[in-house]
Amino acid sequence: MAARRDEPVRIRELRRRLNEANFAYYVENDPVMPDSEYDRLLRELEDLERSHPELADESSPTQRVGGQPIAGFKTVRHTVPMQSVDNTYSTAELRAWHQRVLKGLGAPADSQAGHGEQEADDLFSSAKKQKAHGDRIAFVCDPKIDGVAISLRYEAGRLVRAVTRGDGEKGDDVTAKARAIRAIPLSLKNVNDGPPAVLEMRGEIFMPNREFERINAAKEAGGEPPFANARNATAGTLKNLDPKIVAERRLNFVAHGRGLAPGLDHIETFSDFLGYIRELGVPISRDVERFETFDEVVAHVERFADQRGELGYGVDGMVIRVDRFDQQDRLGATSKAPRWCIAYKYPAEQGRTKLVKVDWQVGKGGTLTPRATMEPIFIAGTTVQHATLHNIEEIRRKDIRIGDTVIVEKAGEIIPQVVGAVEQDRPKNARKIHPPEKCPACGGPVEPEGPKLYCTNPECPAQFREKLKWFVGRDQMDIDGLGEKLVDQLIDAGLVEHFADLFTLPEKRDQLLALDRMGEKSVENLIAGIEEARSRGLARVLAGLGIRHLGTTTAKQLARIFPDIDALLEADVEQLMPKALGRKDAVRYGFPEDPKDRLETGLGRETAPAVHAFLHSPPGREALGRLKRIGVDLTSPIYREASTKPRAREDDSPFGGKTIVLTGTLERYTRPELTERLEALGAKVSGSVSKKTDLVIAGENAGSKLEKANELGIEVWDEAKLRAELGA
DNA sequence: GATCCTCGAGTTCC
DNA sequence: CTCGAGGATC
Repeated sequence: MAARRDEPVRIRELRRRLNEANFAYYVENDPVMPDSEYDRLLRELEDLERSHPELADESSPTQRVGGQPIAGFKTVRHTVPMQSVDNTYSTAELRAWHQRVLKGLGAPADSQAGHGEQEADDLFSSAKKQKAHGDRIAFVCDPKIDGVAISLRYEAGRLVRAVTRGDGEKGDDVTAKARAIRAIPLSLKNVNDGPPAVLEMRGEIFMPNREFERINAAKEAGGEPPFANARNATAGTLKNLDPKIVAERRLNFVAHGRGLAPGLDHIETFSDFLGYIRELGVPISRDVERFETFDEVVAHVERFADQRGELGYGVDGMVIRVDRFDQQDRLGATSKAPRWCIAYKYPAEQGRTKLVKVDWQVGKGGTLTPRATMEPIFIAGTTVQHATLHNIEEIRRKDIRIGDTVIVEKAGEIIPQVVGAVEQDRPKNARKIHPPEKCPACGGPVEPEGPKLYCTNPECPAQFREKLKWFVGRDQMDIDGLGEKLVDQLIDAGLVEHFADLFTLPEKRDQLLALDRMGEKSVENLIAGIEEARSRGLARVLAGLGIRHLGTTTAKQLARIFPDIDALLEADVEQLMPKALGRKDAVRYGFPEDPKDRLETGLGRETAPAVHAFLHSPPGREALGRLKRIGVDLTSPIYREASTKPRAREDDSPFGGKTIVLTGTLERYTRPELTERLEALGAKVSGSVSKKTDLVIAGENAGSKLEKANELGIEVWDEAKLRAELGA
């Protein structure tokens, strides 16, 4: 049949027309066919492809909803971390950022106090200054769409992977869902020499307002709870395991950033990059604009505030970037966000409601924080009932009283904040808020410290409850299957009185099964999670204990200096803070004179005493002792690795496996140098002398440690003996 | 002593 | 996510 021979041609034509329709709709914002027509063509293509399996192509428009729903999510590491962007909330802050950019690029500051006639014409003067410097700085403005950030990877022009931002390092693999979104091209268009071998881009998946309303209407009609806002609806849709549902809900996408993009060195600016990917058929925002001067940027940002309501999708700010990539590279990034990029956030939505009561919450460190309960109010997509009032000074400054009508807004569109009270509306019976005289949880003594209040009872049960929740948390021991609710249950059931008790739970299956909502499966998970947490290592345990000033990062630093908890316990305060020591003290403790040469890490003068005090306090000693006895790993893996390699030499080195303490001033070595060297020979260098010490190396002016070594009958070498043994 | 950066702490909702 | 304060740097 003649028609049959033409079918392959028709398939190619249909694919082309459908792709063009998507391009016209999403990239050019100029639809060429109605949805009904699109669906009709798509069905025709499906039929034809069924009878021609030999022409299958994973980039065909029919392959957007591929195969069966996948189970769960795979976590994937980003090839280039997805950093977040710093926020500003006023044009003054925006200009301050501009100044930092100018400074960072070595351009002259754009001072307000201009010179005579230049002052009259800002545009002229800044342009002239930049020109004079030969280093113009142009900016690109892009509306900040309120959606879900995503990273797309194309290989040889084909979409191979889509990953959510996640924590910036790792995200969820949502490739199947991204394929179901028509705005995301499955294959890039051919331009010039064809698409690059690898191209990664970042963008935003979002839901237009009309679609959001349509879905919510349908949900409500079906008796289901509606989504709170368009962003939640987007995130919820992407979490849905069935790509068909994703396809039904018309999500949209625009690209707004570059990921891994090798071989594109000829593209020197962000605006050119956007132009390039648009040619490849990738949608970008139609509101992207480039400006040569910062005054134009500010004017644009202000002007756009009025337009954002009419866009048909949620925009909560404007992202401003330095256009040239070489300038971006020169500016670099802080650990959190790039310095060449800033977001201006439009003012938060506000609302008024009545303050019903104020409770004082006990934090994990004993802080007492006033927490407001208000009559529920709907702001920026969610119903708000609670907000923190921070501390008593804040309450006085804003003069907030119970019964007041208060103004509430969401900081960064997320966390509710009480801005202030409406004084005219104050009822006669409004009551002042008083700080508690006793801890509301344990009745213990309350002490102020600065504007904050603390419950000083070390055994306050509420404090322990919070500490335990912290201990099991993700950045600490990361115990899978143990959330806040379960912590409450465990404490209420009397199953856990100390951190260490968690590790006895695997032996208490029956009692776990007796808990509310705990079945076989949950208990299995919990036990597996606990067993896994045993070997998290020193840093996470330290961070988990909830010691004041000691968080994740500082705990890691400590674990880098000390191989295990015993070494840490043996150190005195000064040894914890090599960098903060004065010259004299540094020399006394055997550190190099110049702080720069001292250990990279270490605590400061506030943190070191706090940590030291905790470690040697009765509760601290007890907690650590119990953890150790129950078999929790209190060593640092970095050290284990570092000291296993050179182990080969252990046997022929007099230092192998020995625990060595250095004291006094050595002539030929700095302490870190010697520590490193001895460790390389398989020794463990520890901070102070105990009966576990094998050898003490004493320099000039050795003090108490030498005395103690003599007391305990430990071998002591002087520097000459050390040099002889080291063969140097 | 001042300034900039980083880290810790507290916090809401679903 | 933001704030405040600790810590580093000049």
